Amino acid sequence: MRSRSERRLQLIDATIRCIAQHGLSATTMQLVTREAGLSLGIANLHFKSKENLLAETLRHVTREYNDGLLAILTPKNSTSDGSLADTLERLLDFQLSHGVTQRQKMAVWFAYYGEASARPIYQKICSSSDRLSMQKVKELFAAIVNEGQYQDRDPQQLATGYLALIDGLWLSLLVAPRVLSKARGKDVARAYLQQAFPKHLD
Amino acid sequence: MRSRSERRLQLIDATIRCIAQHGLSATTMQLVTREAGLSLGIANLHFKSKENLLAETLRHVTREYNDGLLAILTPKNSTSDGSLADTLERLLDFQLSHGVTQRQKMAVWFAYYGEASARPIYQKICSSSDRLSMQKVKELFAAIVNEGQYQDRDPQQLATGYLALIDGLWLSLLVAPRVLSKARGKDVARAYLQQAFPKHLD
DNA sequence: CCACTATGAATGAACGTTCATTTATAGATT
DNA sequence: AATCTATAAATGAACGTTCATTCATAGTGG
Repeated sequence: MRSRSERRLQLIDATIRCIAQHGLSATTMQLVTREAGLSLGIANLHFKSKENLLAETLRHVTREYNDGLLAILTPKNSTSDGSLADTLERLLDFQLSHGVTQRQKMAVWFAYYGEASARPIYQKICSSSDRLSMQKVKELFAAIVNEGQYQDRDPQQLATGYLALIDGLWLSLLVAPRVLSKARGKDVARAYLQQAFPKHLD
Repeated sequence: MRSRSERRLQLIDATIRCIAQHGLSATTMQLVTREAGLSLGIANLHFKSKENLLAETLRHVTREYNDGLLAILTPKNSTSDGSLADTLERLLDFQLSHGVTQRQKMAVWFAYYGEASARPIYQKICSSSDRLSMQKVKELFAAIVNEGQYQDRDPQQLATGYLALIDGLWLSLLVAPRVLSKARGKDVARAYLQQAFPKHLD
């Protein structure tokens, strides 16, 4: 017997693996609980319904990503030397890191995005996460534009483009990993940032 | 009584509307056939199974997009003045046109992408379509790089970035249309192309 | 009259959910 | 320490529902 939070995490992890392997529409309670090595009824004990388990799984993945992003983009972080150029480099590294771009996570992410337009709860979680990324990246870009005295650059537009580029690269990595490697994906994103902020990226 | 091809198209259109409205996982044969104004058994007559109907629907949407793309990117097209700058402009217009960016189409597109990693048939159709876009856009970019004598520009990398950017913009338009309008999305894509090929875009 | 198209009730498999029952843990009592 | 009691965790068979698919029947065009 384990604590409530342990079991919840165990079930969420199993859900992630099931979605990545079988897809969202083929993910059943039986698959999830078997994958977790538990009995069928346990999921409804800890989460009240399948719908709730799926929503919590999306929240978990989203929170994990947002936490990583905030650790980099929150000004008072102490792991970097604090320069904007360094923060930019770390942002790029993070978004194309092994942890973020592993198949399991990306498969889950896009499975929910695919259903988001029909399910308000997914839409809310996804768009709320997007808004946070947008806000934080825009702030970073604005600071960089200011520091570098770059002319004719709109931080909001650059952030929109950068985040869309990252999303698109993730999609390519997921659907056609043989066509686009993670390393080349990173090169592409880096090229975008270099064009935008040449003084801040070597 | 209608011909086979008419009924097939009628059912595919209904499937598209159902996926856009209810999501892929909540799209049932009953919903589709009712949406088409037909009886339940009819779909299994014209398509042999639900799985097949869904695959054909994806093929339909994909073919429609590819045809539009090829009409622009096949050299011998007669509707443009034939200049590379004009072709580039038309490509941008097409990819962010009303027809391509309508909610229904994008919702369908990403619904299948979300399941693609778990369903080989979807993966095959999606990645095959992506490969075509990549090939054609790369050829165009290579010609532009050559014509403009641009230095230090890799057509493949630029095409990868551009197509990823478009994908990401579509995703934003789908999930958060209030945050990103079509017009602003187009501005972002245009800015990318202007940075890459300043001589070919005003 | 034959082949094709269309219908929708019927079928059985699969699903989420429930709940009576069992098992494990912690605190209280002797 | 040993035993008892209370509480929560965990199980999985059973239930009702929903779904894709089938098929007997009816309609239609050549």
